[in-house]
Amino acid sequence: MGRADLANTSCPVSRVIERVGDPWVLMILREAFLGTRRFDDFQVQTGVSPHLLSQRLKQLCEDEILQRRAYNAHPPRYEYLLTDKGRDLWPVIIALRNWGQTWLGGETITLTHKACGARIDPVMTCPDCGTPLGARDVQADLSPEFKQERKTRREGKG
Amino acid sequence: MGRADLANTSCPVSRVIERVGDPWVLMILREAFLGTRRFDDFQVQTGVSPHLLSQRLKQLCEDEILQRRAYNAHPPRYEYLLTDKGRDLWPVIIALRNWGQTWLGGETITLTHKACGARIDPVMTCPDCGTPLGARDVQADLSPEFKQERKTRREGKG
DNA sequence: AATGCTAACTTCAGATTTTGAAGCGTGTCA
DNA sequence: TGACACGCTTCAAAATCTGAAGTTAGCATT
Repeated sequence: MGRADLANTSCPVSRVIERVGDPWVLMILREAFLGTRRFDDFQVQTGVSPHLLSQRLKQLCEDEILQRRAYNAHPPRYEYLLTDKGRDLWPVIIALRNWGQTWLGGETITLTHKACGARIDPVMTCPDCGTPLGARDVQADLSPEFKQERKTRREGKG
Repeated sequence: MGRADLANTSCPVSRVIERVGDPWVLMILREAFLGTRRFDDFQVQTGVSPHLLSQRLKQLCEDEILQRRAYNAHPPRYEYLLTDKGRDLWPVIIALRNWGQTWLGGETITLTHKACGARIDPVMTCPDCGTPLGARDVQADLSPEFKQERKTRREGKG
């Protein structure tokens, strides 16, 4: 199948994975949320090679997750900023952080809710009733197309 | 630096990325949350090559995200189940789903909160005051070690 | 006017990883 | 005896990644 084909499935999760499901992309996003904007800073803080960084930043700009902007005309200098679309990936990074701190321990990133001042670990909740949510509290139903696609794959294998 | 070194940083996010920040691992997790348990089903539904699937499943078992269990002794047959640790990655997959449905459109996975019956899109909220949270509502503070590590990297580049 | 410096990349060869197809081992069922 | 299912393993070719070095554009210093 190949990784690129993930974009063409009926699954909303795989279509996202094709775009951001890459270790370096996730590292770049982490950095962006920590406030990093410049090529060399991304490079130093993530440890990615400049070649790959260049590719990934291009991709992310094409996907409108980051935006490349000149912050200086002479000499030409650019920075990479999160777009609204990119900023909306925050829950993904936070979910990773939460899991890391729960299950891997070690150093921490402390989060403070600016509005109420509390130190928090953000939680997935039901927007309707406000209850915290886990895998077992929610039922997932696939769209007919996605269901059909899965059935076809199952049958096509033999 | 290389991807394996992500495990040895002071950043809780990169340590997680080293373990689950891979497209195929994320696809395997998606499948696991959809109820898939068997090797061949993972293979067919994710499109990963059997070689890689085998590697990734091994990794995931070592990391105790999945558990390999015999469901039949003769002939020997195995299945892969989410552990508690693995099930706790649910918010990551849901965060990806949410973003996909908001920004990429297309087919959907409908989620229903079993307890209250509502169709929902789970939301990251403040456990203290119950407010929905976005990137700008929260301040992140790094542990002293992590800060120091970043400073060292910055200085070491020249 | 030559040298050095910074930032943002690009290039390239060697190493590593991934893909895709094929095959294997164990055991059941007809 | 033969066909089939499942859970993998093997291997070579293709693709990707790493790390070091180089490039470009312009400012600043000697």
